[in-house]
Amino acid sequence: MTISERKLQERKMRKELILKSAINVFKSKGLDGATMDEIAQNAGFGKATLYYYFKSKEEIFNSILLHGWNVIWESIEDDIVGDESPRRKFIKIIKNITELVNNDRPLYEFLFYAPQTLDKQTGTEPAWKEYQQKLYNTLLHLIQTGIEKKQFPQMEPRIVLKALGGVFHGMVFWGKDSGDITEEQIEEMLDNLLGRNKSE
Amino acid sequence: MTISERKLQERKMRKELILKSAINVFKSKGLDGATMDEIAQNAGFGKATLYYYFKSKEEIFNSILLHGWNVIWESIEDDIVGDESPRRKFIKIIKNITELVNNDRPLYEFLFYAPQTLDKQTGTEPAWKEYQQKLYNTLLHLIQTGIEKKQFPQMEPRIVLKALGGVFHGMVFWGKDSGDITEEQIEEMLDNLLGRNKSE
DNA sequence: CTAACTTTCGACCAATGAGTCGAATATTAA
DNA sequence: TTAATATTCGACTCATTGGTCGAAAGTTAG
Repeated sequence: MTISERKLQERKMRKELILKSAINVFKSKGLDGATMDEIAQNAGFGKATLYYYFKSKEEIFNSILLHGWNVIWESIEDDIVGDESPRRKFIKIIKNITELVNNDRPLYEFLFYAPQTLDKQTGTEPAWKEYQQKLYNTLLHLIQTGIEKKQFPQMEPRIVLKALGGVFHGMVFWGKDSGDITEEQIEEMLDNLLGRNKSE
Repeated sequence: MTISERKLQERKMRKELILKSAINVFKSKGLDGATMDEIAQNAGFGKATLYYYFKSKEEIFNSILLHGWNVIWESIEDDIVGDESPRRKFIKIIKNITELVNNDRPLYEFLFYAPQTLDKQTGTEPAWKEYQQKLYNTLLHLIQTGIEKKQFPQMEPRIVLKALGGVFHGMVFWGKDSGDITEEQIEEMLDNLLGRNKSE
């Protein structure tokens, strides 16, 4: 029993190794540009072995994104309930995501960068889009109510989100990788950008 | 003489037709995903004919980007001299670009979207990057001095630019395509987002 | 009308790369 | 030790696609 458990564990680790290698290759070459051979080599396997663990290149790709967005979503979920002000909730969410990102940069750099890269319609929408969309809608809604309460600039919510997205991206990925960003820093950043009409 | 001139004109038009078709295909499929056959078909030619007008797929791609960024750069150049305030200059630039975009949406949607899509290192940097970079640096510098004069939020210039880029993108491409945006609207938008510390 | 030139494209070539297969090699259980 | 099971991969197939070629069709000038 213990044996088969270790086996499972090892198998899982090998899958993760492949995924990790794939992220690197995808990041520099894109979905199309990446070759299974390269991913395999990167992971120290032969190409055929990848197909022992994954059904296709697309499955690898989708696994990565699904996992990433899913983790984010779950770390967020708790923040959106409760009766704090939208602005405060927003800050908590940013904080959470920042922590995640600092925990696995390659993954999230890829994650926040990849969506734009994609367009091929594979008929069925990949599962990860659902999470991505949920996150987007949540943030949008938060900002919307935040705007009503004058806690965000009086503009189209989508535009505010886009702007804040840009700020977030810059902060996290250009930050002096000195580790996590504190809530205070995020608060300060928002104050700077949005004016000092803090949480009510 | 007049004849050969018309010939030239026609040839030019055919090239532009191909370019236009290519934009559409590239936009939905990306550089890798797009096939020469599809571009050709889209333009009403056979694939081989494309090679009569262009040396390679990459040349088509680069032609598009070079032209786009170049046009933007030239429309901008005049705005950056003079002694107006950075904020005012910035507004004029945005205004100019907005007009261009409304004149040829497919091109600029592609243009503002494509850079992220690319990473293959083809050894030599494509010529269009120079213009893109020049534009970026110009805006960055503008914002930098604007920040010093307290006309922009007191943050990392790159981050401010990124945020404003997001706003711009949203405004232009989500705008109720009711045509051009006025300088007043841009001014108002900036006021909203940046606070009412207008041009000095 | 004809010779020169321009434009177009069907058919082809060669490279690439996703995905398969079966045989080999480990590993485990008994 | 051995039979079953899990893992790995070399060698292959096969479809796609960038790019080429040469022949045909269209144009133009004289």
